[in-house]
Amino acid sequence: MTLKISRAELEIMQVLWRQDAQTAADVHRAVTKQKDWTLRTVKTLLSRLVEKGALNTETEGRRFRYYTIITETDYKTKAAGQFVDRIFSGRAAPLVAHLADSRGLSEDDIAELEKLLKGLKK
Amino acid sequence: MTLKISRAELEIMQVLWRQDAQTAADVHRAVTKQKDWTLRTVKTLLSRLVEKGALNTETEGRRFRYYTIITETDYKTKAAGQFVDRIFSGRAAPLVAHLADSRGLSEDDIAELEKLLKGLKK
DNA sequence: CAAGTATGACTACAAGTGTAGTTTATAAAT
DNA sequence: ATTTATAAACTACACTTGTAGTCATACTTG
Repeated sequence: MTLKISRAELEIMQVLWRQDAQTAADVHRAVTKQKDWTLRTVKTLLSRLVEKGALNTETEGRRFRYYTIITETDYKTKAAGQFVDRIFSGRAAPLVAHLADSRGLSEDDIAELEKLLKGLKK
Repeated sequence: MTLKISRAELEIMQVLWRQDAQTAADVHRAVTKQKDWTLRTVKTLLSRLVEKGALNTETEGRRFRYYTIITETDYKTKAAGQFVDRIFSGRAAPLVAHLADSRGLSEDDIAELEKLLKGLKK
């Protein structure tokens, strides 16, 4: 089941991962900080995500609250895997090397990566 | 200029990055190792890449040789940047962490990342 | 209660994508 | 020279995506 979430849809998911169980109007309010979408557009995206099985609805009066079905972690893990497979032959290091080269790594990133690597070497 | 290369098109680009200046038939031969596409499909993708400015043609008799315009490095750099921005708020470490968690990192990856980090800390 | 407003359902529509088929011109082969 | 194979050009077509609009209906407020 490779449920594909489009770029626009992902913006919506990110809002709901930050705070689950919002109404369409809530999501719209949150997302307009990033994207200049009408409520209509947001509703369309929400519906598509429900169709795709990424979201669930619960009726509250005559409106919906939207609940995430796929988790952020699951999504990110899958997306990261597919991306490195597609572009970097499944290798993490060249990906990081490109990032480091083109834009550098933050102090935080470096520290975090070091800790991570330390943890991996038994 | 954000020239978007689709998944299918990327397969074609990868063939030409490995070996530039091939004919449509060459590319088809190479790509069928991965994808079960007809020559027609490959030609369509090649034409679209030319339209998009990712490839150039040079006439050789009555056929074309295709040349890459955008380089593999440029493409990968941009793709990596966009991906981490879109999914990981621009941070490399969480991306690597997800990969490490879900599928582990190869010995090579670990070694390479360590070297890379060492190089980054002045 | 009538009028305005907010909601979900349904519809729209162009651009991009995956995956070819058809046509036309030409080179090769008999 | 006529047939045949091949290359590029043009056409096709359903599905996805971005970005809404319209409709029917129920809710709210004067």
